Amino acid sequence: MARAKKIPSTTVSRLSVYVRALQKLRNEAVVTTSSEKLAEQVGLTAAQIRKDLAYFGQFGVPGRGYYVENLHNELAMILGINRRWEVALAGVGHLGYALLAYNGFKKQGFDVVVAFDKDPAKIGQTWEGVKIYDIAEARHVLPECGAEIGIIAVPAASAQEACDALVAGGLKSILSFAPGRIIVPPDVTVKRVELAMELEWLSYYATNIGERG
Amino acid sequence: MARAKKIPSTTVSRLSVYVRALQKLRNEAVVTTSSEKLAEQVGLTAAQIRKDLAYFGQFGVPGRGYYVENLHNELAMILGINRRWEVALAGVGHLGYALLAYNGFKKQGFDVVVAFDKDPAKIGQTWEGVKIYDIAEARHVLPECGAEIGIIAVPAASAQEACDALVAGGLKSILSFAPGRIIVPPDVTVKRVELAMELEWLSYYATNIGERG
DNA sequence: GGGAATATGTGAAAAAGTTATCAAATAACC
DNA sequence: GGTTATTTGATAACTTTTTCACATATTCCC
Repeated sequence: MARAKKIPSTTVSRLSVYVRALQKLRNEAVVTTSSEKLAEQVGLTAAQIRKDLAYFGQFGVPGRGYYVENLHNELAMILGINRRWEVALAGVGHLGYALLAYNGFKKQGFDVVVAFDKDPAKIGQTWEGVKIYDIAEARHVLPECGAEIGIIAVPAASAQEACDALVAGGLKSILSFAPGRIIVPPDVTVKRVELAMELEWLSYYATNIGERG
Repeated sequence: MARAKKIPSTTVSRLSVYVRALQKLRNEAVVTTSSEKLAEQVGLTAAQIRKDLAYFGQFGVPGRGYYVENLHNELAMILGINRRWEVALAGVGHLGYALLAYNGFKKQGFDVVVAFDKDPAKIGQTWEGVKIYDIAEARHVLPECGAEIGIIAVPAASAQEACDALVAGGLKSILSFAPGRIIVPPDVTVKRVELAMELEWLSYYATNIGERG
């Protein structure tokens, strides 16, 4: 992989959007598409799409466009989703359970294979086919189960502790639903999703009508 | 509100971060802080924070910094979160139920007051104190219950239908957890959170180690 | 009250990201 | 096989966002 330039994080996010759009086209047995049509489909500009793809190589055919299946495969490979990922879940409260049972993850190749919690009443149980361990055991359990991605769905107050446990177990990629900053070693990537924050964003635009471009 | 310039969406998102940080400081009875200290706390640069605040006015005291409580109140007012918001939820599956039971929303002043679903087995029931109506009834139910923000937690295939129903009920601000684009009238704001997409982002960085700035 | 220290707010510079433009490449058609 | 119509990929122009740097304002202390 001889890519030199660093890729904007916004481009990576849009890659997911393209993959989703291409999946849809493939299901509809569409063979080719174009940056113009894709742009229309996902609500971006054609130039944006071509620019994004250009970071990674040349996938199109001038005069013709892109072969749906080919481009889908290429992008899936770039994103690293042409495989199955095993996921560890920390926190089996309401949100954690919802994530455990969420079909959208499995459909995209992300499989929760192990869960952790602090609650003795939950430890040892099996939910949705996933066994729940004591979070304190993560450092021992994780290396044996192959999970590479962690999801933190514990209350903010326990988030750092949960994260430390996952990192101690060897995870380097973590998706956190807990509000607030989490400190991790430099080789660990944390992506945060703060649900209340998304609502606050809406609140802002609802309060200040018309401020949006 | 005599703001002329339009505010970057990234700035609005960071406002939420600042509010959260200030809440924490307030709980710790800290009276003043500075852009430098806040920056350290949230993991941004001091200049960034000052620039963000500058869009909205002058809140600091040169030589002293910011009064925690004052700045918190100002930002909460700007974000429109110095009040209670009533929220309508579409889709009471696993994810929907988790959101219904999620404390983080209520703590920040977002209260789910009504829910909708298509499943006859759920319609008419009351979960977590919230009554579930037929989504088809949204246009009649919503105007009576005062909800201003909608959350879509239905499968992708029903997302457009659910959104249409919420919009028909008068909602202008919608948070969608469904993958894919949703078409709405221009005066309706949709914020999307795609959980699988966040994992794909992690997958990318896990696959292409060291590509991150 | 005056002087030193501190931290803001802002304008200018730099960096990053997006959009527009166009030459080059390919396909479709006659 | 040559001509026309498409559509890419790349470069350039533009816009937005972030960082830098410093004059200005305020506090604190003597």
